[in-house]
Amino acid sequence: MDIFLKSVSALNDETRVLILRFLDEYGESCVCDLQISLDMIQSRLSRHLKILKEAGFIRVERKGTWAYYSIRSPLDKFRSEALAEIKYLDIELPQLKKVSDIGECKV
Amino acid sequence: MDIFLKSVSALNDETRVLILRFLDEYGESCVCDLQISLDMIQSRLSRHLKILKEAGFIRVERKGTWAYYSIRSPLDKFRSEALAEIKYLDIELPQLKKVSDIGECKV
DNA sequence: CTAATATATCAATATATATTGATATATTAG
DNA sequence: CTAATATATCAATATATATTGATATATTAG
Repeated sequence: MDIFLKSVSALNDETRVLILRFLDEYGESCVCDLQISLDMIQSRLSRHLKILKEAGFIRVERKGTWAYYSIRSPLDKFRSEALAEIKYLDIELPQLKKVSDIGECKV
Repeated sequence: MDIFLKSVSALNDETRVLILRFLDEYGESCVCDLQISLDMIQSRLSRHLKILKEAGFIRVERKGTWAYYSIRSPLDKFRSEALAEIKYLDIELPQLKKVSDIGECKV
């Protein structure tokens, strides 16, 4: 599959759109914070993060046990336009809950 | 479904990407020409055209029995960026075959 | 009006994708 | 090293979408 169709198919899911919006709003987040904030079970979240990463929307940086995801920068025109569209959407954006702050996750 | 997800899901199909590329390259075309040129059975083509229309990518103008489809203009930034990406794709674009010219179709 | 042609829609089926729960892997603390 | 935690992957199943062939609708020619 070419990268364009890969990007499009990555965008074609409400869950992934929500993840992008969340990362765009709150910036770099570790998986366990995303899990809590977005109320997703770990395997589901992990799968969507992988799809978004492979489509070039996000990047991951490992710090010890934790994986921190964030919007890749810079984005090409198509992807940044997509992100701009997502900002306009009337999405119910959950609050950021930081369990990583207190140094534990236990999910 | 909101219009953004609708646009994205419309783009998320190789057949529809091909149709967009074709219309972008050759301009307004009637359904029977698309059928011949793209080698698609009528119901399949019709369904994809409808999806692209409802997603805001193309418009249709009826002239007698025939329906002429073309890229909608102007397109917003996201859609025109998508179209630009599609131009870069290494798609095998079929030749334009005009059966409508000789005033018949018989498909 | 009827016949012919162009296009749209429907219903059944095939195919692709998402979700879940279970398991595997990686890192850190001790 | 082992135990605990974080994250990734797998396999089964559920859900969404695409394709096909059949049928419905619309327009034109006569």
